[in-house]
Formats: sequence, C-alpha cells, structure tokens
Amino acid sequence: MSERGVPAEPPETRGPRLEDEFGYAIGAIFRAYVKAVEAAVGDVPGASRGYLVLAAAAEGEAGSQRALAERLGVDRTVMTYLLDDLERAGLVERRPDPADRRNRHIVATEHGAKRLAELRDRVGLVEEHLLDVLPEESRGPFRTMLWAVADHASKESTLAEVCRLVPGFDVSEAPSRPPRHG
Amino acid sequence: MSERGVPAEPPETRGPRLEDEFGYAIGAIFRAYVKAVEAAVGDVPGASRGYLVLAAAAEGEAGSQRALAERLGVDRTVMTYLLDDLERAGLVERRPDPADRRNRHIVATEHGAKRLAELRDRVGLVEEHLLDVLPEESRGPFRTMLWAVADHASKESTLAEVCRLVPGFDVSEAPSRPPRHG
DNA sequence: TATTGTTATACTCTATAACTATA
DNA sequence: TATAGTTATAGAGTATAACAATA
Repeated sequence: MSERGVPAEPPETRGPRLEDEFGYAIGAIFRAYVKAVEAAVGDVPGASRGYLVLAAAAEGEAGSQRALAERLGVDRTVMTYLLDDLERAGLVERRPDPADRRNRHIVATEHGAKRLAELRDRVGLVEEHLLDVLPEESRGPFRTMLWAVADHASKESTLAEVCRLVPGFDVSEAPSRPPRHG
Repeated sequence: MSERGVPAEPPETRGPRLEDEFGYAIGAIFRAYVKAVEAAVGDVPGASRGYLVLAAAAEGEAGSQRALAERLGVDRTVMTYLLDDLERAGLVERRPDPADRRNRHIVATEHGAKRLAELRDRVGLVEEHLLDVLPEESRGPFRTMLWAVADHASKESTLAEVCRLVPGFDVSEAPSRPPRHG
C-alpha cells in the first residue's frame, strides 16, 4: 500500500532515549514546577504566573504592565486579565505613572506583601524538593548555571543568533503551522 | 476607600528580583527552547512536541500512545490528534500490538527516521546555543544535573512528597481555580 | 503618529465524556 | 468490569483587532 518502508527498529541502541533529550528534561521540570506551585499557592489568581507577578510587584520592580508581560513572556492582554484578578483579590494595585500617565505601575498591597511572605516559604519548599536529588554542594553551582542560561535565553539576540547558525532557519518566519484540529 | 494599605516600596532591596526566581528561570528557558525548536523543525506537526514523539518513535521506545502521552505530560486525547498529524505527514506509524490488540505501538517510518536525522542536527544547534553561555567545561556537569532534576521531577512520588512537606498542601486537591475570564 | 492599556472577539489548545474494541 | 484509543463537544487559554487615553 505504502511506499514508505518499515520503521527502523533499533538493533541495539542507535540514539538517545526520549529522556535524554534536552527538551524532555526542561519540559518535565517546568511541568512539575508549575503543577506543584499551582497547589502551593492555593487560590492566588494565575497560580505560578500570579505568584511571579506578585513577587515582582512586592519588590517594586514590576514596572509597567507591558514591561512585566514581556519579562514573563505573555501577551499584554493576558497581563490585563491576570492583573484584574490579582487586583480583585486585593494583592496588587495599579498606580498611574505621573511621569507618563499611559503607564500603570504595578505594586503589591500590604495584604499582597504579607501573602507573598507565606507563598515564598511554600514555593521555596517546592524548589528545594525539586533540587534535593542533587548533592548539597552542587545546588548552588546548578542554580548559578541555570540562571545564566535563563538570562542568556531571555535575550532577543540569542534567538536571532540561532537563526544565523542553522541554515534555512528563521524564527520570524512562522512556518504557518496549521491548527491541530478544527 | 480601601482598607488595604499602601504597597511596600523597597527601601533598599528586600528580596530577590523576578529574575532570581526559579520559576522565572525555568520558564524563560522553556519558552526559548520551544520557540527556537518550533522554527527549527519547520513544518513537523506538533513542533517541539512532535519532535520528541518522533525521536521516541525512531528509537523504538515510544511504546503505547498512553505511555508516551504520560511521559510527555499530555492528555491521551491530545496524543491521538498529534499522532494523526504525524502519521498524515508520513513520519510515524501506528502498529497494533499483537500481544494486546488494544495498544498501538508508535514507530517511525523510514522517511520519519531520515527526517529526524536532520532535525536532530538543527535542534542540537539550538541546544548548544542555549548553553553556550556556560564555560565549556561546565556544560557536561550542567546537563548531568539538569537530567537528574528532570528525572526526579518526573516521579509521581516527588509531587506527593512535596505535599507532606508543605503544611496544608495537597496537589490532588485542585483549589477549584476559577477561569480567568468568561 | 506612536504607545499603553482595555475590551470584544475569534482562535487554538486542552480536557471531559461518551463510544468502540479489546481484555 | 477495566483499559487503549477515538471522537464529539465543551471549556480554558491565547492572540488579534479595534478602541480610548496619553504622549
């Protein structure tokens, strides 16, 4: 029927297992973190994402909605909805920026700051538990390296450079991927 | 108007920045990986997820659809749609398992295996570029540690243990989170 | 005119439930 | 009865586009 041949059954072991793929590893950690934090933060709107927004707001470094949305890799409209919920829960406030009244400064309320203190403890336990497979003396170095990679990955230039490295590769050219079903 | 007080502006620096949060770091890396691989694999259905499925299929270790779905953290119905697309693209095949005819064994076609070889190169470049901020001698140890954490995070028992550590914390009890807007 | 934020809407992805077939 | 896979459908998340306010 089909001219495409039979699958290549591995005679022994030809390549890496699924679990050896970088994408598998990073995805597994990300999913576990999100799921655990989701439960740890209870009814905080936006779950792990809401926690990060609250953390930034409490440090007074959240900046404008747009800036915050970009840092978290979400659309600015999504940030609007998320902040609606966090504000309704009394955790954060939108402050008009006197310097540029188009901007809204995102800050934590007193209640938000207090709530965050508890959340930090709980989320901290989640993190600790995720990393407790590593020998204690490795955790510091691991975090340092993870942070360095994250910082690198966040840069616009990084994705752009990948495009130059891979022939016929262009991030901006979305290959007009069809929807999965519909 | 409101009895909730003013936000706590940081007098100096009270806590970690957003970028210091584990959740920020892991999310940033995950997003960058997904985005870059999405472009790198071109028209492969399912993008980074499709790549992982194809990789598992080509090694003959994908097993049943359900097993594969669980390893990738997706619903079994989602796996059905994803495999529909990959099969339509001629990259994988569903083989009925003679031992238990309810199961479908997922295997790569010859075309799929050939395509995967190219994809591995391209995805490999993406990975290399993400990690090239680390000094060369650190990349191996970093991967080893990342894999260990991923393996640990994938275990059912890990999430369960987190529940015992955090007081009043239960993953299975989804706190009936309301939809974000609707 | 360009930008921030909002709103309405459409779209995409995911999950739920019902069904078939195997066991 | 229980499980793997499929299908239909509803639901949740996201993005697009049009708008108001400000620069």
